[in-house]
Amino acid sequence: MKSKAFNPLAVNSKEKRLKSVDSAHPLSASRDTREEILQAATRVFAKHGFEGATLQKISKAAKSVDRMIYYYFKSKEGLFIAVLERMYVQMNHAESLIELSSDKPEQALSEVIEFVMRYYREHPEFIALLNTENLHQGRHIVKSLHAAKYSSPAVNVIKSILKRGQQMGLFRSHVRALDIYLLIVSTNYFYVSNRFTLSAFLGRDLQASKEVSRWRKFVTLAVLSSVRVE
Amino acid sequence: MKSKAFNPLAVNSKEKRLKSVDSAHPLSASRDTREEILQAATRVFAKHGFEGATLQKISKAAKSVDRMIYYYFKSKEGLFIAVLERMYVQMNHAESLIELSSDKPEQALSEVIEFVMRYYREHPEFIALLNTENLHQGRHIVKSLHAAKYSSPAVNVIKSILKRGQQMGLFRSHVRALDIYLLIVSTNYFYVSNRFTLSAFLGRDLQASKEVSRWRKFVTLAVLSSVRVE
Amino acid sequence: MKSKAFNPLAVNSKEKRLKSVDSAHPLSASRDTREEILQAATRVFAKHGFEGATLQKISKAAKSVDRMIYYYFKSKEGLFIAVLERMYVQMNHAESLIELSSDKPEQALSEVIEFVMRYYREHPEFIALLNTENLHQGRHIVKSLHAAKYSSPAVNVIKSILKRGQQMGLFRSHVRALDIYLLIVSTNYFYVSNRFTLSAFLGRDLQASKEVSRWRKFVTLAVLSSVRVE
Amino acid sequence: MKSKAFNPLAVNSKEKRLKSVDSAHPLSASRDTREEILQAATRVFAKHGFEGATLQKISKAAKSVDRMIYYYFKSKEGLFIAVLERMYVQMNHAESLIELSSDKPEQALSEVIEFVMRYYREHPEFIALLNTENLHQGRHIVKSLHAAKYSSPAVNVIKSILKRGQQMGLFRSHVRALDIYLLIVSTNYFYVSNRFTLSAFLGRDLQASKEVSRWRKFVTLAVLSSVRVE
DNA sequence: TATGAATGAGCGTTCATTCAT
DNA sequence: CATGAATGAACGCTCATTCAT
Repeated sequence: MKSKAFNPLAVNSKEKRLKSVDSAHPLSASRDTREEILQAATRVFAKHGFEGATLQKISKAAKSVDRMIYYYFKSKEGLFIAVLERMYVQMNHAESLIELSSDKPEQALSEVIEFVMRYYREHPEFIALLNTENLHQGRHIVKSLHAAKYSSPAVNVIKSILKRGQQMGLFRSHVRALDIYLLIVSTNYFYVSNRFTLSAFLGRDLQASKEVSRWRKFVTLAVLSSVRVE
Repeated sequence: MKSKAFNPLAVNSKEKRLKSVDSAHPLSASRDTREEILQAATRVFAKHGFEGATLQKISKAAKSVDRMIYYYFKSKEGLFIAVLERMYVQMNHAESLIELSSDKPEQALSEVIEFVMRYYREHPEFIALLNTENLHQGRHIVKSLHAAKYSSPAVNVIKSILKRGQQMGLFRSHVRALDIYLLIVSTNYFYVSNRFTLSAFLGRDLQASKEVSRWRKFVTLAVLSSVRVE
Repeated sequence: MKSKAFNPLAVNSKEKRLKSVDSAHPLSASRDTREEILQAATRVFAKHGFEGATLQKISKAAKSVDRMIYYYFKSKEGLFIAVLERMYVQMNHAESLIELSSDKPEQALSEVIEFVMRYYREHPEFIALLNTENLHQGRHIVKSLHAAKYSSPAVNVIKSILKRGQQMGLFRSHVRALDIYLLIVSTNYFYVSNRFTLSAFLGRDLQASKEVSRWRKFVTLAVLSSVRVE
Repeated sequence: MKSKAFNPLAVNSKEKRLKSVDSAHPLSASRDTREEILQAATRVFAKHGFEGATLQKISKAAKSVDRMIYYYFKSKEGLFIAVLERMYVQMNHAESLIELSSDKPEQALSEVIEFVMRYYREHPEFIALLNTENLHQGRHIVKSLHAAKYSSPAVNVIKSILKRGQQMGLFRSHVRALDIYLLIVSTNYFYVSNRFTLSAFLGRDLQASKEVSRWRKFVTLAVLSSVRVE
């Protein structure tokens, strides 16, 4: 896996001045406003949920005004859908950049786990938005015309790792890539998503790097135990 | 493991017990009103989140009026905290009722897994409320005076299972009960919590009993693989 | 007909101070606010139509705030319906006070005509509100629970006049009271309702008392011609 | 009475005629756009009144965009004025086409009545627009540069009928054509304008052809009674 | 000529909350 | 103990209109 500093959300801060150069180009002014609203909305929806986020907070964070949101996104819901779409695109893009130690299946799985955990920890807004969408029973994403595109590349990555491991006699046959994917995702997602209530009840800070590292190792153990030949 | 005298609602103080005497009487509306508000609020907060839930919706669902919420719970936040407390009490109560095949550690673990999955599936509002609380960074539950009480009984259940398994030479030493607990919880929590988006992207209904059963078996495999001696 | 200074709308100006005496009585404070909103709404809806009237204009005119309208009337439409109902009640009340020269049918008809014209001229808001309601295809008044009560007393007044005139051999038989009522109403309603466009196109001020008097005489002629035996 | 060269749309200026040449050409969109906006606006203003009509509704109905309205009519008010002008032009044009049984004054009057009722019933938007304009106290039409042109041809038609009737000894002298015109117009206008509230309160459908026919006959009776020598 | 972008002001409505009795 | 009345602030959204090219 190559870290190659991919951070799909680290777009919003310093490039502003560069953008104003771009905005001499036709369409750029509008695109800038649109993109800035989208980024602000991502943050605000992630922080406050759909109903807790107000158009005022978003437009203020985007240094724009409420009405521009309607101009570009028709409604609050339209904006939220656009945010979700953008979020998936970025997630999939990130997944597509995973580079693996191709000849060592166990290490490759470990790298996938590390990628997932790192991505969730670096993009807690991804988690928050997904939770919000599930609170709403997934009713927004089904309105997206592009939902079909969002099938995770990671599942295929895992599938090929498993195949290689099986060829090498390391992994059991009859292990479904989807199960392994869900195992990796659920353990890491939950760890980030529920960090506040978990920390409160367990009385320890699960976000401390030591704890994170422990959890990653345990998840790696669990995953590898699940795939290894007995 | 068995139920001791348990009243999931006798949380707040001593006047409560007096009230519960009254509430046997058909005309004792006050206690009933409070409880009905609490139940309605659980449903509404779970369905709409904290900001999406309105006092109007809640009081209507409770067949009461907004003003009564203030009478019993001081504020919307006070009500939400009471809902959270009640939710934890009920969850812990349920965990305390787990009955295990005490002499077969592997089967016991499997029963814990089954209990957790069943509980989450039967109480999706538990999941929704926890997600809402995490969205708010756990800021409500820390205001609860009773949070300390909520350490999960299940961790101890698992601890004793592991100990027994180690004594029997079935399980590895150096396995932490908390890790196993989190593994069980995260896999099942995620499966229920993200059921809408998962179903949308995977293109299949993960709530179909066949799929649920598959996932339970896989989780059992993963858990047991993680604890077994190699 | 007795003029006896009946003016159902002349309620709002000077009695205010008297009301504040009444408002020591429970319910009065609320009733005052409600009534004042109703009066203000009558004026504003009449002046601007349904959509042209804004809740701000109304609440300001009532020296109250927008939200009180929702407290008492649920919605803008609810307020409009209440205004319509009040308007009909007042109209019917006024009609019920018509006193006629009972033994002179021709004069009685003439008095009805005079009453109608006077009422419309003194209550142009009656006309404006009816026009607004017809613009909306009568969709508000059908929501009124009291619509049935609003059958005009004037039709019965005319019916008895016609009967008397027929008994006296002055009027033709086979004249329907409803037709005469509509003849009287339409001629006077139109004259007031369309006063602005009529005056513009005819190039004369139809509201000048001389013109009004002319029209009343002509209408009287037309009505009497229509009922007299040939 | 017959149609002279008449172009109800050639109202504004001389460029128009040039345009109308263009508009024979299938690609000449501009003229068509203007006309389509005008027709859409007529419908929308008639249905919703001035404030209830929005530029959005109009431009959508005209399959154009808001901006085009400003291009052709400067403002919402400008558009409304244009609609009113067009409406009057069409009404006058229709009146100018009335053909009468010139030698039978009574029948001629009856034909005028029939024309008026038919026109109102076939053009309820004429009524709605006039009511809207009167709600606004005629303030738009006075801004029209062409208002002067709109004196109704029908008055003159009636004037000549009355003269003929008097010559024939059928009609009284001292009957003003304007009064008869207003009698005809008011009775029919009111009948259409207030059809919704009337039907609601009288509990019968005044637009049923039987009821319409009855009213036309009664109006005819009233008009003829008013002009006949005793 | 024609159009995408932008805008200030205001819309009807609802929010959680408190007053006053 | 309970409730009608009231409230300031904000909500998502739409209005007619203008800018800039």
